[in-house]
Amino acid sequence: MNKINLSDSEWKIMKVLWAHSPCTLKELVTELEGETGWTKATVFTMLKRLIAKDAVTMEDDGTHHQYSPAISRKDAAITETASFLSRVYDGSVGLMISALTSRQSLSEEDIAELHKILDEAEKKQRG
Amino acid sequence: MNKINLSDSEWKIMKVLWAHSPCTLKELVTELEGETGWTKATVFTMLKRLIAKDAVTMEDDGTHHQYSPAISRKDAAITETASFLSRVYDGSVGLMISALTSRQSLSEEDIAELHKILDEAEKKQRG
DNA sequence: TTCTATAGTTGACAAGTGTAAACCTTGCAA
DNA sequence: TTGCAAGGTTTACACTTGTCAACTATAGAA
Repeated sequence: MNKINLSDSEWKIMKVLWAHSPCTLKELVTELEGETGWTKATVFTMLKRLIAKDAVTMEDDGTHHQYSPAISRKDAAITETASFLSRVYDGSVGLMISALTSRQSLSEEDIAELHKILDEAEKKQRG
Repeated sequence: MNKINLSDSEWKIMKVLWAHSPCTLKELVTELEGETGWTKATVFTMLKRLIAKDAVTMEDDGTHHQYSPAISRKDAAITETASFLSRVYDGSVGLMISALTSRQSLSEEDIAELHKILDEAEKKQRG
């Protein structure tokens, strides 16, 4: 359970990797081109930093290097969520949802979906 | 609707200010001493940066400067929440709650509370 | 009046983040 | 065989964030 912290840009790289890995530098660059416009140098720097953080692994199979995530998206998300909740809402999910609803940031569909998710969770927790 | 971004440490300062303002440098330092151990120089630097971001105002009433928040906690929280959700969960609250429940990060009480909050929101939304 | 404790301020530095120009390699087209 | 395009790497820089030692100003104690 290593608490790896990802920056904004690093999340973008990781998302690509989680969606499709292993991945070469080239593929990463192509994938991110539209959204970010990053050059290969930029992406490469990110990758180096992610490797240094143990968030990504690289295997050198001859000519082309292949990059893969070394942590699961869920783990990363949970870590990030915990730190976000404690920073902004003193750790309370309730406060966060209240803030969202009080700003009408949730549609009726969103609310229905959340109810369902919670019901599922309850069922699982009981059974 | 200015999208002001607060860092981790800046949130700590703002929280004190939101809880009790206006506030002098001295009061801030005293308040934060336990949690952070920051010296007055550190707190002062933060304040300067927060003023530069238009998140805090200072009034110079003679001898002692008084600091007050220039943005509401709710606004700041909403901004932060939006950027967090889009970074980590592609903007979906549902995904976030799913992640939490799938990790048993929510107790039965938490879940009950969330249901209640959502019900309230629905009621209000319907009129 | 002089000195000192207390409040306030400056300047600085190290680490982290975002970004890329320019350099190096090398397989392959000519 | 050679030169180059495509991929890979180095180096570097500017900005943000976290942190403070040390300096200045000042209101009262002596």
